[in-house]
Amino acid sequence: MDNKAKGVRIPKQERSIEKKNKIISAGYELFSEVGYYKTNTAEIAKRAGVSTGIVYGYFRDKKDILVEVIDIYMAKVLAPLFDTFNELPTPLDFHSIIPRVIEFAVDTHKSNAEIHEALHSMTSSDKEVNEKFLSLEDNMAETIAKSLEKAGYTGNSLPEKVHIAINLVQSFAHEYIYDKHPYIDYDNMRALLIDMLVGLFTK
Amino acid sequence: MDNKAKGVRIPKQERSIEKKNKIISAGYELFSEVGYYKTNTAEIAKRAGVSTGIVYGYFRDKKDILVEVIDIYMAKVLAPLFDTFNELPTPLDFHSIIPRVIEFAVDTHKSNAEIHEALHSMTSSDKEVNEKFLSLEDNMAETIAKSLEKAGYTGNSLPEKVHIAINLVQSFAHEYIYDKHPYIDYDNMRALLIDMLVGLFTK
Amino acid sequence: MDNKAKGVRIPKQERSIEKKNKIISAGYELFSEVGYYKTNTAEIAKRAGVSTGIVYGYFRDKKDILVEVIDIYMAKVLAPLFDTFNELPTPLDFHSIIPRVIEFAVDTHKSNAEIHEALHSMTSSDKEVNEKFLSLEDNMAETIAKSLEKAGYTGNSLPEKVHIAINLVQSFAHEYIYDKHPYIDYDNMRALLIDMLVGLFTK
Amino acid sequence: MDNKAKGVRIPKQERSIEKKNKIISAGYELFSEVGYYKTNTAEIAKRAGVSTGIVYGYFRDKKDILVEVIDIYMAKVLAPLFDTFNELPTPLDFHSIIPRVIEFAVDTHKSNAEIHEALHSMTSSDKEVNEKFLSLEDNMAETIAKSLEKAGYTGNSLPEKVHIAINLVQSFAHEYIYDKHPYIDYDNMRALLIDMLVGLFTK
DNA sequence: GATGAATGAGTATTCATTCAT
DNA sequence: TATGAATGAATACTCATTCAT
Repeated sequence: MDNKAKGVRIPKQERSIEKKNKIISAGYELFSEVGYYKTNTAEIAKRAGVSTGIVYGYFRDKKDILVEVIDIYMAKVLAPLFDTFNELPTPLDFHSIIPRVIEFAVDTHKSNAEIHEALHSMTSSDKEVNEKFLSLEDNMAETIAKSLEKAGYTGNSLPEKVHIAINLVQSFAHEYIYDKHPYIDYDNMRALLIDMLVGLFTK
Repeated sequence: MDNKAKGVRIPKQERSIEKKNKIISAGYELFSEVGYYKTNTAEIAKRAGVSTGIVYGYFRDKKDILVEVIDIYMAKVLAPLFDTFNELPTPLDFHSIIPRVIEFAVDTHKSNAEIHEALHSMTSSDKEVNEKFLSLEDNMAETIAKSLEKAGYTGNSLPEKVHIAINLVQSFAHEYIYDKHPYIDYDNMRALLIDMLVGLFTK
Repeated sequence: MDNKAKGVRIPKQERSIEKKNKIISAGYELFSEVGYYKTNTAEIAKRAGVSTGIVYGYFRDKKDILVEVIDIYMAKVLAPLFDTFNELPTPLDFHSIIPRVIEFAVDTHKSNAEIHEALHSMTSSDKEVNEKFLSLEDNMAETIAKSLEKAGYTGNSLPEKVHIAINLVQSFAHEYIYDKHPYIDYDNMRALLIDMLVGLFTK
Repeated sequence: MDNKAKGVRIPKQERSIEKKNKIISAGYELFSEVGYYKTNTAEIAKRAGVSTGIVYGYFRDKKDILVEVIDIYMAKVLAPLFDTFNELPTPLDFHSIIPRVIEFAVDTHKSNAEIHEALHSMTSSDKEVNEKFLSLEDNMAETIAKSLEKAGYTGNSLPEKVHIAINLVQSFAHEYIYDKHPYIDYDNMRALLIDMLVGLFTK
């Protein structure tokens, strides 16, 4: 956190923290709704109910708001993931775990789809954003791998398997939420998915 | 093609078509390199070797260039896909098909990663772009499904399987190309992937 | 002239040159009237009768306008100086030359006092401006020294004498124009000045 | 002192006076270093070790700080001048006085060049500053003239001579300090200057 | 068709000044 | 008195789009 070095106010009092959070929320909403480039700082300030000037009291620049929005997003995604994987029942029963995880992924995706898309789209044009997303992936993968091990998983190639699983589940959640392919039977697809994942981890 | 209705010239003469293509190419390059929002039309014109004004002779607006760039991109991706799946050897041998397809996907991704990212990132903020990408997916899925059927595939849930397969292969290609997770052994991952896909289609 | 390198339009056509000159004139006037910092680019554009955008077609930034205004100013000051010193009558008669030069300096100062002050005031905060002013001084001193030598002046310490003379004459012109010290008899002051300068060059 | 009328506190207590002086000092330093326009009030407050708000407890506005900085500057310049001219030895010996005065002027300039430039540059854009500078000149001229008279100087045109002398000496000090003209021999220049001034006052 | 000069609305950011505490 | 968070008008600069030639 090198904001200090760049003269950005670090709010100590509650009032200030509240205000900073309002700005982040406003950014969160607007980036979700119309994207980063189509959101302007005046709009953020207005929706946050603050003046344009004070935005620069809390953030170095517009991108700095984005970065903090991503942090919030990451926390929102990771927290329930930690919860879900915190205490896996032993012995590991993938037949019961995997459907639950898929359900969880769909829920998470449902409530974060817009901001996810908006933020993820910055990945290609901004290094810092890209790195944050990478670390999110790493974080998720590591969390999952560790809890599986803790719960007694002994198979090999765990990191690779976890990555594949994450990709599969996320792709499914995405397709499921948007439901854009009328010829797809998503229940059927979910069943196939479960089979594959169970196979991946138990074979 | 509703360009006509909106007063955009439809170039008939070769010289004109050439010029239009130059603009699309310039857009293609620049969108790949720095993204849509950071590319300005003057730059596109300059790189295309035309005047800024004439750009609006061929395109309704900046986004219209993007749309045509996507068309080119889609053609570039679909053409080799058609080739690959055109004449599958019968009887179907997924053990030989799948590795080839993965190789093909990685190659395609390698040469199109940048533009893919740039274009895909527009998906969240633009309806038209989003639809194009959806139709690309549909197109790919349909092509693959049809050739499998033509080659005698009789399993059920084909559309779902194909979608899952596409997602998996693309995710792999993406991770493989960018190689951002040092703890991943990609050869290992590919082996797992092949197993899963073979299982998916033969089980 | 590295404008080219930085993408600033170099107007070739008369219409364009005219427009560029209008912008410079507007800058000249406004800088004279209210100073550089209190002049904004929109005002310059408005007074020049052009759009704000096109200003940046001809100038890299606001300071670039200032630089070109200084060039104009320098030309305005130097041209009549060259005329005055071009063909000094021989033998040198400082008794006739010096009063003429003082008269000339007062006239020049009269028509350029405002812009001179405005530009000179930038000297302390901007390196480029400072250098331009230095080169103006050098240019004036050299011009005068050379014409004196050409006209047969043989005294020593010519550069030093010329510098002293320039300072004295400019100080006088400045005080004379502004006439801020009521207890000063400027005619008397001029007479003293002439004596000193004649003494300086003939003693 | 019309500050009272405009609601600016007149600090009575020592603590307050100290604080006000700190602000002036900070302004002095910053105006010297980067100029008036490039200094912002937050910076002044920070360097003075006070809050931004209290600055407006002691000063009407930013310009008011400038005005008080000028007062300090004037005092700094005038005090040693008074000392120097306070008790001129009689009979007046310009051959000894003038070199001393030049030395004094150079020293003064050396330690005040930056702030002098910064403040003087405001002269053209601000009436109040301009008047302060004028009164400084008047004050200097009057001080010098009076002490010369007190020391028995009986020549005529004293105000004019003093003004010319001040201009000459200041111009020299300035050129000497900045040493920007490589072709100038400043010792030589000083010798010429001394001759001129001795001539001016003794002829 | 083609040029590139011109437009002007739009944007991020700064900063003198105010005000609640 | 004092704080420093808050204000919001002001400003330099950009860029998609238009238009005279």
